[in-house]
Amino acid sequence: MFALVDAVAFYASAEKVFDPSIRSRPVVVLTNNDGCICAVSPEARKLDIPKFEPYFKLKNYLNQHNVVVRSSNYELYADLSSRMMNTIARFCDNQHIYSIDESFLQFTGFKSIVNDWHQYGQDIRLTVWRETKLPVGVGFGITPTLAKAANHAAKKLSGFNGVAVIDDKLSAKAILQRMSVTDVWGIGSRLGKKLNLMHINTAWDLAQQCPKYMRKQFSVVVERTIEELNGKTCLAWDEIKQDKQEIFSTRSFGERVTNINDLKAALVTHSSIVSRKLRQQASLTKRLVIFAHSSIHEDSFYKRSFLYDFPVATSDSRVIANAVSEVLPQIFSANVRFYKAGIGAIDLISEKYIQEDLFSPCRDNKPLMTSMDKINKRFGTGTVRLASEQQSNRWAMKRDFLSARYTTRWSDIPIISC
DNA sequence: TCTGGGGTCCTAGGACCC
DNA sequence: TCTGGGGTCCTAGGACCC
Repeated sequence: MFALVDAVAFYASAEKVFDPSIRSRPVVVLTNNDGCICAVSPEARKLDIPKFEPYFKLKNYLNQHNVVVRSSNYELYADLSSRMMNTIARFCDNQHIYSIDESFLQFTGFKSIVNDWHQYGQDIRLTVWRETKLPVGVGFGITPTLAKAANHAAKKLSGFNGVAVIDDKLSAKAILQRMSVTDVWGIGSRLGKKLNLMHINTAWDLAQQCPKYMRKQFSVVVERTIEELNGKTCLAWDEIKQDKQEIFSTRSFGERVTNINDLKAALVTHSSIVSRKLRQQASLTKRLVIFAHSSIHEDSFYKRSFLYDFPVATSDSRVIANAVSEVLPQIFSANVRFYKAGIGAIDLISEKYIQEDLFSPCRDNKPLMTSMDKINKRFGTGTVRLASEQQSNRWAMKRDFLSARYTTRWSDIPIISC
């Protein structure tokens, strides 16, 4: 049995934790640079506020309806997320944190202990609420995709009260028939349109299709989804937990960048983020993509992207930063208002299988990088960093509606007065 | 008279998720 | 005044090789 536990409109709910005055009000949270709306509280959803629309287009509407608007407060969300995940972890010995607000649980050997999954789900919900003041939904299913579907039902369909269970064909049918095909994990709006043309409208319709045929028509992803909806596990646990095949760090700038040093500072910062993520999953990269571009909404769209191959695969921040510096002059162009830049590590291998180069000297930098990671983990990201990552506020993101870092800054700790 | 394979790598773009 | 997120994986199609 699998379970998926995730928060209701996580960012919006996180904003409410330390600000009870907005708990019953509609709240939306914006992406980086206050660009788009990325989280919509249930009260705001009732006002038909769509996700991922540009903020400036809805500004008036939000004002009219007295909606609370917040910038993304990642420091707060990351901390609340780890508290929430710790609480959830007590309910299962096998947890996989899938995203900032979602975790999969796999239950093996629980049958003798848990005889009522509905009750167990309610226990999880109540405990998480009591300890973190975050509302979560819990879906149980015999495959990860069915757990996802149950989770959708728990939160969006009437009559479930936050917990849904799919443990046989009957319960699967009851829920899948009430779900649109695009509510299925892995089926988005584009595929949805094509499927509708084939008269596949509900999740249950999709489950009735021949997996092999659908693979030919669409892709292996659709095939696996159909198998999963029928109770056949394709996304094995170790596959869900699998290492990433590529790792990116990209960001659009708070203000357009026109200076080569600002662009460099940004790209080197991205290289540090990517290197750290590589080390976290014990991977090395053989190849890097480095890119920067102007706004796609501008008439003369400028984009440069370069591949960089390393003779020996690496996860060393300095080696990756050097690659960035080397390519930078080819990417930069005067008179371009850069809007976004980033790097990606592609072609990853495990640290275990490093292939060394016969002709280049091998330096073991691991101890240095390990110490750096440890220091930054203990004293905060950026405590030790590369000199070329100089703090340049010019490209930092815009966050006009930022709430306090209630749990990660001494100065922001909430004060309760009687 | 007319015809013509199979593999690998690269890139851009599509599609999905939150 | 002007404004439009970030991350990952998959696939089609082109270029090239023998």
